[in-house]
Amino acid sequence: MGQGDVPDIVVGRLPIYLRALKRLQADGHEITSSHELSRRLGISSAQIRKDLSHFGEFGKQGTGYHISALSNALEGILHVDREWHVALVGVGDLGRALAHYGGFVDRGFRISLLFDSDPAKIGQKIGDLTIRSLDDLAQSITENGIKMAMIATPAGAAQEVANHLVAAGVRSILSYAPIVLSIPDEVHVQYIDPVIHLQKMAFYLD
Amino acid sequence: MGQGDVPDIVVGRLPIYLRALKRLQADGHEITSSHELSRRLGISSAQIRKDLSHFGEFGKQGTGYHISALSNALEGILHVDREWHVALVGVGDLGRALAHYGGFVDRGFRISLLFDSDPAKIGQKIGDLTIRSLDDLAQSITENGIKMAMIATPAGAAQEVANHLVAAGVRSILSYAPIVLSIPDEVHVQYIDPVIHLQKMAFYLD
DNA sequence: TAGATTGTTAATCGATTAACAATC
DNA sequence: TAGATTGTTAATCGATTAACAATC
Repeated sequence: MGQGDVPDIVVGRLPIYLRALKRLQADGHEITSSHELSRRLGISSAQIRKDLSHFGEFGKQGTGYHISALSNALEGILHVDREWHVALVGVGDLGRALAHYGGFVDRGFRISLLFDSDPAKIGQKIGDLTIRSLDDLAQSITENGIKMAMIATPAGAAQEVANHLVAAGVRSILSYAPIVLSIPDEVHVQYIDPVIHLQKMAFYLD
Repeated sequence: MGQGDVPDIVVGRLPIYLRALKRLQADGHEITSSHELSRRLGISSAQIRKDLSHFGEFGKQGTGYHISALSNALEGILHVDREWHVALVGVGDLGRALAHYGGFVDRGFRISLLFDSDPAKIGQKIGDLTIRSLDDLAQSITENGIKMAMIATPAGAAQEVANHLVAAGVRSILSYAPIVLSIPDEVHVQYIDPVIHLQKMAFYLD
């Protein structure tokens, strides 16, 4: 039930389960089963049950799972039953798209700080938020107690930005820069690079 | 050396190796080793050697790997020693960012068709490309022999778009919509949903 | 030669699946 | 009750790692 004994790969599937449950709920379902989830997600029902069993017993024999109860439980386990404030560094095309994206808030996250190195952008507003200088990064992040950040800078700037983020107390980084970052072990990093996905699929083509 | 006998998880690491090699090359290196790659990528040297051994022998005992030779070999294995034309469906903020992104071309991909359902957008240009109606999707994709597509539509439209893409002959889809798509087994799908990554990392926070 | 590193084998480790008693 | 589905165990499957002979 703790964190240390749950395999990372299991943790990685929990958000997938949560997303599916939210969707079922939005579609008006109240009850589901490991078999129904299996069909929808392409993950075996045994695996779904085993994954959940790391955290407790959420179902009822013969019936399945009450969607809202399981959904709430997963939100608690994932710590997304609150709102995490997230800093976004790099307000180019991608950063702008992320800043405008409406899909963060109802899933536990809110972008609340924007940074860019371009003097022409500093001071500009996107929605409620003003783009700040990288010089203010450490102070703003510390003051706001921010623990999560997204990097949407060019690859060449990403490592230095990551260093500053970590120094300022950020403990989780989602990076869109196509490089592997050097980061202390206790800081979590995840990467999004669409080309990696395209190249993987190209292997199977032709 | 074929495709059927190589584990999917191994294929998934090849683009990571390729990206690291390109970077080493850009930094002026000519030779590397499984140990150096291991240090940079956080993947064990034994695993790197084992992964590569599925496809041939690329190194030299005592020396390591000639970067450009291994890089070329991986490009061939991944089929990115050519340019894949990719269709992009959904030209909102994210689609626009993808259309402007310069990082596709030198890694084997070119967005060459844009589609959107919004009549106000149809006919607009982004760079060289004109945004087309979804009504033209089947014909354009078939005519251009396009095999890969990216979906950057709202979640509600993604499944129907995917159906049309598959019907038109697309065999690999990279979807940014936060839903699992129902797709025939022979079509490859990959997903990018930043919230999934953030939620996974939130588990370890607090 | 001495040192380094590969490719590969065998051992270990961990994840997935099948099966089923419990029970709603 | 009969049917369905859970949670869990044990078996299977697959991936990672350690170790080393080969050799540059």
